[in-house]
Amino acid sequence: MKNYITLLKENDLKATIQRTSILKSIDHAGHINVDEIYEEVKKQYPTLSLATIYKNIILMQHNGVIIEVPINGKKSKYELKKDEHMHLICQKCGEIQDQEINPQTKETLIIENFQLKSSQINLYGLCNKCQNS
Amino acid sequence: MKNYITLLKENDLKATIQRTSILKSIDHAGHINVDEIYEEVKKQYPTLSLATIYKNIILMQHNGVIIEVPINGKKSKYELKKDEHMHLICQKCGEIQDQEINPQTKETLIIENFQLKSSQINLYGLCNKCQNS
DNA sequence: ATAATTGCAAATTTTTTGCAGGTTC
DNA sequence: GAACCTGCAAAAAATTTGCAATTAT
Repeated sequence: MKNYITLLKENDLKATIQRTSILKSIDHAGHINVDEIYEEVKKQYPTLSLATIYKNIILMQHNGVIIEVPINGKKSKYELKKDEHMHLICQKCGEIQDQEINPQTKETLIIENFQLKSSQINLYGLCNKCQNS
Repeated sequence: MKNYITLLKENDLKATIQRTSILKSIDHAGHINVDEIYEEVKKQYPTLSLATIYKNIILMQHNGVIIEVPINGKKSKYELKKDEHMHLICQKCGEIQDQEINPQTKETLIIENFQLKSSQINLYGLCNKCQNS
């Protein structure tokens, strides 16, 4: 639990129990949307309100603690901020895997006349399991 | 206008005036969200309803006529389906540019144990104009 | 002629807001 | 103790639904 407190403080946010719980559920799930966070966190803190989640999702995104992962046709999911990576999204089971971005790939994404700040790469397809079933 | 009718029929959709108008506004804007489509199309067909746009956005996506472009922190935009490409999204002015995906980039995105169906690459940063102002 | 589509109004779902009371540093 | 957070309830925004009338093929 110490890590979440530190993480929040490092990013200029007060460490409330609600925030650490939200981070814990995001960390645990890997990628999770607002409703799912609500369901998770309510188990331990039944008084937590959805409004608090919305407010904090926005704040924590703003302060660089978490990152939005938009999913085609569904609600965005959120993940803890970590080293740059891309997502393999299974169109059958919905699983999202993190995958390192090849250094070669990065090089090829350098474009003239565009000052790149961050990249968002989602690959849609079939995960290993779903290919064989 | 002929093109939109053909485009719809080729994809097993009846060519209604509402649909061709929606496609026209998407085509004209390049990338546009639901509200913006509504504002645009209403100028010519004031009786068009938002519900019709929602219904058709889903259908046309499903039938491969248009594609969703999720934008961090904003409502998704839509574009006509065209050759695979990526998006350069300006964090200052909001402009979205299409950009060809380097063949090299594509190669580097081939991952073991994942059957790739489609890729979604968004690069966030500053466009040429906004760098110099 | 048939099946599909539209527009409306209402329902539902999702997200935001204001504020009194409570908490963190 | 000052500034910030939370939960609630209510408001606002976004999306979906059912159905009678209309339209495309």
